[in-house]
Amino acid sequence: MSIRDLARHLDISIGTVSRALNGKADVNPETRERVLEAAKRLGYVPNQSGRSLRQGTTNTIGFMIESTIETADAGGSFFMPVFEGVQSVFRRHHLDLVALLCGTDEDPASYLNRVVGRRFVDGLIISATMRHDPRIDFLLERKIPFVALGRSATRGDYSWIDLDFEGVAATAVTRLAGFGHRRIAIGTPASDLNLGYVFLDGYKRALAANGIGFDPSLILPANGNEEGGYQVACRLLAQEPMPTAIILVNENMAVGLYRRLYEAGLQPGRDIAVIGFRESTQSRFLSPTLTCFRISLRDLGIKLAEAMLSALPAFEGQYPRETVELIWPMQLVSGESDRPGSPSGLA
Amino acid sequence: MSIRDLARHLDISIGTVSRALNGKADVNPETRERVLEAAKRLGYVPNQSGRSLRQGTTNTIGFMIESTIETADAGGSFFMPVFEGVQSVFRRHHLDLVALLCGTDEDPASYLNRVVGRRFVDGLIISATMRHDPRIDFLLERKIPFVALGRSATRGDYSWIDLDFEGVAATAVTRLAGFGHRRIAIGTPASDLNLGYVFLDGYKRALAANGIGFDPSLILPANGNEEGGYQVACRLLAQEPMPTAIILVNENMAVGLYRRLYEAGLQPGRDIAVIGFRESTQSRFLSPTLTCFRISLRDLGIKLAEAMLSALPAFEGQYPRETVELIWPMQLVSGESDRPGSPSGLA
DNA sequence: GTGAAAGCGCTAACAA
DNA sequence: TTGTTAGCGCTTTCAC
Repeated sequence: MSIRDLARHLDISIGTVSRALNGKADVNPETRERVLEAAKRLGYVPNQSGRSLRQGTTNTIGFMIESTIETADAGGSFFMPVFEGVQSVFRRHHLDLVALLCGTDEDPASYLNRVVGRRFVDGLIISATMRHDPRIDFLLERKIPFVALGRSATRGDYSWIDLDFEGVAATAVTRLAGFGHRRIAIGTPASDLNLGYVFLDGYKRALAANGIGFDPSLILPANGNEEGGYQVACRLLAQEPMPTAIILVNENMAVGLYRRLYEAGLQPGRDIAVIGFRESTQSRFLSPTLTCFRISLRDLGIKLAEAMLSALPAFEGQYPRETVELIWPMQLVSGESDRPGSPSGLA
Repeated sequence: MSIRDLARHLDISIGTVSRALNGKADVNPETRERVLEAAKRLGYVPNQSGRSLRQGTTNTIGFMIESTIETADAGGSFFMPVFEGVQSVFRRHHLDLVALLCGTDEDPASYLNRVVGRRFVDGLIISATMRHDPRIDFLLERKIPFVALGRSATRGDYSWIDLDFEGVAATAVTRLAGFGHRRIAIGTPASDLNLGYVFLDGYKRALAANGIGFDPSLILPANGNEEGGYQVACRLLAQEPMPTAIILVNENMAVGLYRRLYEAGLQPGRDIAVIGFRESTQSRFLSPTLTCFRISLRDLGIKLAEAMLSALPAFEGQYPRETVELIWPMQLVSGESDRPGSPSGLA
């Protein structure tokens, strides 16, 4: 069922059918009615390849996520709500969102090259930005509209939105210092992810602001998943003297950390102060409740979508060209894990 | 940079360039070499719309996931490893996988209609099958190659792969009955998801096989997330007498259930027997350890991909046409949560 | 307000 | 072995 079939069926030219379907002004209202009715009845949907070839746009935005060891199990729970937010904006503009899954065994840069070269999407959202990220250079050079979820040391005129890692670090360190802690460890990503550097910087500055010296041995790199959190706890327990507090920069670590602490007979809040990263469905059900940071991932997705639209030439009218550089605030959710109190449930 | 530009640059015809790039036999090795070299050097990648329009295929497979309340946070951790497996197979055949995200506010059927009508993908993998699933009828009618992740009461000649819910039910019930339990509750999905029906059937049969009467009040429907698990626990606690065992059919429920039990001063394994569903990174770190079922999601993805290839006419040579109807086994992982023993950590 | 026709980038059939 | 050309489905200009 092509536009030609539809035109033949209605006994009018395919040009008129096209104009009717695309809401052009110069078409008889009666004719338009007939066309729309027939299209609906016959289930006609325009072939995207045909449209794309002609118009040079696909009306599709790609959201590239890599399924690395970091994101394989865990990342999904982060991205899904973000997608949902992105999509709620795109739908209003008849844009479709597809998740582009770069597999573990494929080079992100060459994957990107293929996707872009094929003209598969009109724009891209990239995530898991690296400190030095060749994807950014590539996209800038090819003049592909894109937005980065995450900052990078790679400079240029592009929009990015990132979580407020330094704010989290500052708030957490200051809070713990206020409770009297001096040996505050951090669990950071083991990879070259830019967020690790940003978080570390914030941590160092916050230490200084609170008059606490920096001790490199308190930095505990690990994978950003439950297993990594477990390992962080192991390394904590091995230190002499043991740090009295730990801040995590990944939401999945807390579960593993808790587990290891329990195995050692230690309780968060009583024996060691724990501040987790993002509040998640998991963390909400930990005992004792986890002190962590709240963020609306859906709203983040909405902002990402708007930044994307501002980068798309086709939407210049509705979303004026603008470079967004936004640090997304996170809000402290006070729990029982970082100070003595009345932990629930567990004896 | 189109094929025309490339041809002009090399001063040969675009037909020859096309053949060289597509590995056709009838092209001078020397010419091919020149073409490939130039294409690489100039960063030429064929425009997918042009190819698709001409060939009628897109070399892209869509994996449709709905971001419902069930999957919003939780589903990601299930799907990511599956994607990874699917992709590992597709890559060998130069197929790309895209995740098609049907938003909460969009009707899955009309979303599907749009995707299919536009000829966006050559084939589809659908998930979260409903007991009566209009998507299946639609795809069968339009003769779109597809594979369903999940069974459905909707019949027809199509491939599906599903988890072994009845096997899980049988194993869990039999195991609990062996430990002496008679009042065994189940936490099932609140929606019309087909897996709920399959699981319930298996549960009933297993009860009968173990000489236990069926009591409808032991069926506790809830959302398949942590919150749902919490609610299941609340309803358990409210029953008089309280069931002595609970089987969950969703991996995310266990965390919330544990939480509520702790709040009530009850411990899995000691005060109530708990069998979770899928072993996950979360569940692995619960205390006491959760008795649950292991599955390789990556292998599941590989099988899905192979079933998809068997449904694609273009791959008839390598993957003969075949209808796969496969129930994927899950393997019991014995933990401390379903019987008295030596629970770790918690007093 | 409508029809005719060009052409987006590509592949495949055919001609040379 | 290579060049030429038709045409995939669509939108858009240009006549009418």
